[in-house]
Amino acid sequence: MPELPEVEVIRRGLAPLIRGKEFDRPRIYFPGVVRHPSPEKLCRILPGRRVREPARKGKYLLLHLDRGILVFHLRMTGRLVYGSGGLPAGRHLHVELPFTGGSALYFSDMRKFGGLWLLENESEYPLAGLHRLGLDMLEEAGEAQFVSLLRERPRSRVKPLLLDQRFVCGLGNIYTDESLFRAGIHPCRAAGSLSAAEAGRLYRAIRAVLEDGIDCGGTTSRDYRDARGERGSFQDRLAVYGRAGEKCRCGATIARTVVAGRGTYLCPRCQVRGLK
DNA sequence: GCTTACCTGTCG
DNA sequence: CGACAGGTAAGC
Repeated sequence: MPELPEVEVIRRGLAPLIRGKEFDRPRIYFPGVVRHPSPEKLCRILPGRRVREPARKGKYLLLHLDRGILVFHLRMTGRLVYGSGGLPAGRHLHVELPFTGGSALYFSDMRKFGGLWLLENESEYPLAGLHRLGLDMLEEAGEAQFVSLLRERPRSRVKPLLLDQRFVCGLGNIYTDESLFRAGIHPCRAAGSLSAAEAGRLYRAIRAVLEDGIDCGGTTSRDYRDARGERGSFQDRLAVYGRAGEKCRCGATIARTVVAGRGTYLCPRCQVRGLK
């Protein structure tokens, strides 16, 4: 999906477009993506509520309303696009959330993995799985905190750990591989085997990669679009992800393996597997 | 840990 | 046709 940078770009793009706007009655074309409350109840209780401010935690987008929180998760192929000139063409439009005045938010998702929730307050976070999230890698996790979290999971391999949203949140497959490459760390290293210097380097690499991703408007490998339907450009800056067979800067050939059940790209020379 | 499942599409 | 795709939950 959209990982942290893509969701953040959507959040930033959406904020000036929808702040203060009042929802009208939703139109639901595929009820399965409305996770809570029931689609019927959502249609009944959303109208009249106003957007206060869009926020983000990990890969979740949270629209804080004057009453309640409208939460989105885009998973792999979800899109959340704002439109004011009628319906943007697309075969996989599942929910249309009109504002009074004619503009609307359009939620579409080819693979139907994504979803949305209307929560009345933070006590309902568990309904959306929001209670399980670890510290957000951009907003919450500091370097010392991150390093000490790694120390609590010495036996875990570092890539699966970074992908675990309960450990820290926001990283997905692309930005994890890019971060590990920048830090020069093999994805299968045990967290406990990282030196203090390596752990600090990893933290700073993650932050830098996420910020670069945001600055580029996110990564559009295929489906991702921002709040206005535009593509990102970080795909042009990826050092290893999706580049198996190409040359690394060091001259070695970028490899693809499988770690944690995910396609994993790395430079076998820059990212040496640690002993043990 | 791993595999499978969810769903639709693209690529070789 | 099979392999794979930005994510995650569930079941060994």
